[in-house]
Amino acid sequence: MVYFKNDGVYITADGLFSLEKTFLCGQCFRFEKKDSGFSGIAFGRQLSLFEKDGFVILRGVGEREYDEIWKNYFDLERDYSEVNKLLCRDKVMARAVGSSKGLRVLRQDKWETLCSFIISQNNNIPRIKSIISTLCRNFGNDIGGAFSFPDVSVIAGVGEEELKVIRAGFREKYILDAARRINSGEIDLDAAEKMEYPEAREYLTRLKGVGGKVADCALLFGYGFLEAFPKDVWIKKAVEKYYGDNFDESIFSPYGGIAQQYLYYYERLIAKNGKTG
DNA sequence: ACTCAGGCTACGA
DNA sequence: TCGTAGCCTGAG
Repeated sequence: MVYFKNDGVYITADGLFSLEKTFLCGQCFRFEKKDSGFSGIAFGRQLSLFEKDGFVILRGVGEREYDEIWKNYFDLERDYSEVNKLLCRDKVMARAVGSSKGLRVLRQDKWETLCSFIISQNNNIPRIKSIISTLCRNFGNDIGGAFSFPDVSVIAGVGEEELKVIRAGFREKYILDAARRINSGEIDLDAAEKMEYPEAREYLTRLKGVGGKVADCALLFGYGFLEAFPKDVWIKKAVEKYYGDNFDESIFSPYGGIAQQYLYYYERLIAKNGKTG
């Protein structure tokens, strides 16, 4: 349930909305943990949120902003208890769900997601965050103490030398190529939304620096294609470990992408805590 | 100094 | 078509 109060939006979590799990599973790069919760920027807005008494509270957010942005961003109309029920039919996944329950796959801005995951290739999370932060500071709009993610049209107009300030190395030419071709209309990010998943994947990989993995991340975290199953090194190792060589993610259909996130979060947790699977 | 990090392109066989 | 070197950079 959702309640609109003077000081913000109150969402009943029911164990199916954890800020920690949602923001720290590698799907987004612009939210930071604060003393009381999390704070970050999406769709040109700053958001502070925290958990209290079984609610997730979006501080200072009104009904209109919730409906226009955050409801969709957190995919709050999706019933995760149904998703989890289906995924738990698989024994390995049942364990992963046990650790990852409350993680929600976000629906972020398409361009921001694509650009962020171009930056992510052969890179680690702290550095990805640092590059994106510099990108926003230099080319985004000042929205009152914070910076929005720069618009495609802005990046399309940036020169190669000028972009070096973000220190993304060989990825910079990919970013520029993508921005220019998207800005010109040659590649239409919104059009991909109406395609079937395999077609959309092929479409995005026409961009330089966008292979299957980056396309899957963009489609999962920016489009809501929940069948996209990005295979990074962690997932490859985990899949090998639990399922062996002949794994087919279609066993999780139509929620392969959510399963991927659960598995990823679960493996990282094990790595952090030094437990064995 | 050297490896590694949540891939991709370009090139060779 | 398949395999892999090289790529920018910064942290450990």
